[in-house]
Amino acid sequence: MSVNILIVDDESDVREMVAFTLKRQGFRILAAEDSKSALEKLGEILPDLILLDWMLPDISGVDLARRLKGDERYEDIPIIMLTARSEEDDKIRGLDAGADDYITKPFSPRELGARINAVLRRSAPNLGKDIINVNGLALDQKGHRVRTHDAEINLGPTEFKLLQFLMAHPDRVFSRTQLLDRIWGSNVYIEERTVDVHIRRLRKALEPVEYDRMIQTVRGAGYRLSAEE
Amino acid sequence: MSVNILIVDDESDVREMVAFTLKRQGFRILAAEDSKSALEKLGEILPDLILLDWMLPDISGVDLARRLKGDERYEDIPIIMLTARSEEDDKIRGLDAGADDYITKPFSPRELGARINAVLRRSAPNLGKDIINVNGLALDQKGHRVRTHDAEINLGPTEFKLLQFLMAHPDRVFSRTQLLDRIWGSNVYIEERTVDVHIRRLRKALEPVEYDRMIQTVRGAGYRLSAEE
DNA sequence: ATATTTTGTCATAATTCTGTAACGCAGCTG
DNA sequence: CAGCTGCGTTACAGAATTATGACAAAATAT
Repeated sequence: MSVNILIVDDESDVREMVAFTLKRQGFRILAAEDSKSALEKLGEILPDLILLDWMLPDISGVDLARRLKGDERYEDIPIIMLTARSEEDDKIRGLDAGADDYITKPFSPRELGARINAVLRRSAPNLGKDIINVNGLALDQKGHRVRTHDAEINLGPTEFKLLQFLMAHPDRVFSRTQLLDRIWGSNVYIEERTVDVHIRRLRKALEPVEYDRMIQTVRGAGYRLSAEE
Repeated sequence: MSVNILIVDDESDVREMVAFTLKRQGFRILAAEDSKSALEKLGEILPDLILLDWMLPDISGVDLARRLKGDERYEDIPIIMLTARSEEDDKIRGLDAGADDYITKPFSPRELGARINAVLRRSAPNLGKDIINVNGLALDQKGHRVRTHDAEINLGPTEFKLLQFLMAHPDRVFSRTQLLDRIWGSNVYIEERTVDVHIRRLRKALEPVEYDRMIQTVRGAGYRLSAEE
């Protein structure tokens, strides 16, 4: 599965360098030059991770981070702060604002890649696995199969992709828009409520084995697959 | 029966040594001296495994690995990295890039063989065997015969290769494109729907012995041979 | 050279899947 | 409690995808 990363930095040099480096490592890159356009981008596409410059022309990176972490729709997206200075104090404030990690400029491509992978491993532990297992429900990505220990579950293409996505990111809430972007594709125009219907179909398929309770509705925010009961 | 291995290394000594060793162990060897020619080779033939040197003159082995693992066409080919140093850090980066295993130079022929077999066992458990047996259906790769315990099944050449491939990779879904690439050859232009027809012919041939149910359709994804019922 | 198989494509039938709309209930707000 | 918004459900017709049988060309065998 391709990993989307949003880089927010006002210096185009930095943006380009990072984009070049990360593209070569197989990531898909989105870029924004300030907080305002970052928020716009977030409205369209949901990235898997955000690289956020400490200093930005409009809203500071720290404030943006705090704001994102306070928004139910974005709170689960990991953030790595980019900072020019390496003061202890900054680090603390950054992590305080909700950043998951931080890295001081200048940094090497290798270090950046390593940090990103480390953070991703924490936030989407199932992304690369062949078989995702959440609480007894096993999804075989290569075999395109879903089963519990004693029953096989039949899903249509969309329901499979939906469950696959949710299981790859357990315990995270996704809005209908985000699900449409990530599962249907970003340039498709489809009614938001259609997601409800597919959620319904997925739940129905999981009902016989009582796993439908894992698919939870978060009113006003979207849906989530819960790892525990 | 014959397992193809691609060795990518810029030192001809290493290439020759590895080729010699592995040929004697019954593998068929392809060689490339840099990433560019490796990609060219991959355009012609899809090997069953790739041995990749860490350091290459053009694109580094790590980057090539990442690139291959990001390409749907090659992502399933297991990669073993060859590295001169044995630093822990390298190992991590290698596995991070998608390598399935790694081995440090210099290595013994025996160790190389063992690693290759271990990796192949995971990705294609039946590949090397003379007779593949899945759930009572036996396919003799050398004798080009297929039989159940009490009946022999007659297949045309294409159906045989199709069944052979599917039985070598049980419980995995393959898209029509993948099947065309790996059974018909990489640079043949054939209608995708043609695969359906051959699947149909294969099923028909397996019907009398009730083994047609093993060949399953996965809507929107491709076909799969299921090991269990 | 002739008979027999095998192959790739089509056209058509048979299935399965999808996105919407519509209706009703649940939860929150004031 | 009334009103509003969000969500769950169902039904359905149109789309997509797959199954199947027929056929002519190509390849093999006799």
